[in-house]
Amino acid sequence: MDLIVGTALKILDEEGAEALSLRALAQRLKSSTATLYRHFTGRADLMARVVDRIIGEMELDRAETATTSWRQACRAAACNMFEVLSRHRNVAPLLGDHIPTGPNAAASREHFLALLLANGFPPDLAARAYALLTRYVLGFAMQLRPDPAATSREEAQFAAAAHGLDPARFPATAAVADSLPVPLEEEFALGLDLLLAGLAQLRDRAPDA
Amino acid sequence: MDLIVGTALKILDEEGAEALSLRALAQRLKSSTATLYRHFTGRADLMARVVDRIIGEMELDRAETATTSWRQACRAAACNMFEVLSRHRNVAPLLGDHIPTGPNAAASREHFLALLLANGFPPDLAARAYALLTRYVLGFAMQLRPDPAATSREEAQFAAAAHGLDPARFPATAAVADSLPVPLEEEFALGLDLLLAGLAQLRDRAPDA
DNA sequence: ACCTGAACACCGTTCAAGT
DNA sequence: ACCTGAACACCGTTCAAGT
Repeated sequence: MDLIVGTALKILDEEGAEALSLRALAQRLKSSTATLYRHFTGRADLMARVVDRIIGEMELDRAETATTSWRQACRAAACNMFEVLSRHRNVAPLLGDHIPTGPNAAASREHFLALLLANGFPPDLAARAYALLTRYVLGFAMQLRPDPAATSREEAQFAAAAHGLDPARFPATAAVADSLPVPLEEEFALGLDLLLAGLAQLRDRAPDA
Repeated sequence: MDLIVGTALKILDEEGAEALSLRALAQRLKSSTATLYRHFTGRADLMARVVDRIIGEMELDRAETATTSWRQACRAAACNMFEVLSRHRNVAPLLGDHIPTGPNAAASREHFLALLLANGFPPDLAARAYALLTRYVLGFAMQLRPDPAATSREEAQFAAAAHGLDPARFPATAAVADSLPVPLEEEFALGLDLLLAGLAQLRDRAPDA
């Protein structure tokens, strides 16, 4: 039932990953845990459906795909993936549990691969570029902390600790303390641009055209 | 106690993340759960110490650091990080829970930053390069499945599913089905090389020298 | 002073019993 | 046929009671 998946996602977003127990879910639905098992084989099955639901939130058909370069389209798609995962940061870690196999995952993959193939990537390089970019996005998204407020607090603590280090024992860290810690969202964009530039060169060197 | 952390790591490696309960740990140590709380404030504290333990396994002082280019040294360091996390793949996800603050984490960071600073990276770019590379490695390592055997099975199923897709509905996926799924370990190396090439260019364009 | 059995408030999952 | 309370075998954490 879509209502169950939606309610599970709401609990995940509003109260965090540890708040989503089958008991809490049943309670919100005014049902019982045993009844939930009539719709899903177990917790893992439910989680896989939540994952496909948020993959469905990713926008594939931005106008840019047709009107801009493949690089800008890839960049936009990757950033959009990252944004959706940021909105559901408690769900992102679940993406790593299994290769997504739901209908939305299949549609997303098809769209991305079609974009690459239409822009001169040979099949093998298209598959590798797709895998690299999606794994890059997911890897960064998984490192987003659940709670933005707690993140700021931890970053502030870390920055203070970096400045308080003994410069004799940690000269290099002390020298760059003003730049630590580097915000994850910024870093994501930098690495993405470097990867896209590298993939562009690989494509230009490839046999096809 | 180091013995407790070592035993926890052994359970993690041998039996998986879900097998590590404080009860199981106490049993292996022939103690009780309540006694464990005399050494750690709680589960989170224990996990943070396990994390710093495996950071300590990473080799920082390979001979290459002195004799080869910074790019090869960075590449070796990143690959070594990835290898250590692969050996302890049930621990890798824990690295994302908090910014590592243990002594081994501090030593590793210092070493990496010193390498970059010694090779002409301005402080701000050194911090960003360090953050990017460590996040890249951890992001990929977090996507390693716990059980290699289960991974192979899932990959085989996925490959079969990709070949069985309707080519009319999924033409692009069908066209690259022979190349799916791309092994994560291979993909890691490709992306790493692209990032290092990009960072080299950024450094050469930077004001310092 | 140090340790621990037992309790507390949870979990995912199952099933006999009710409607 | 469909649903569910209650049970089962677990968790992390705490604390009174023992040595």
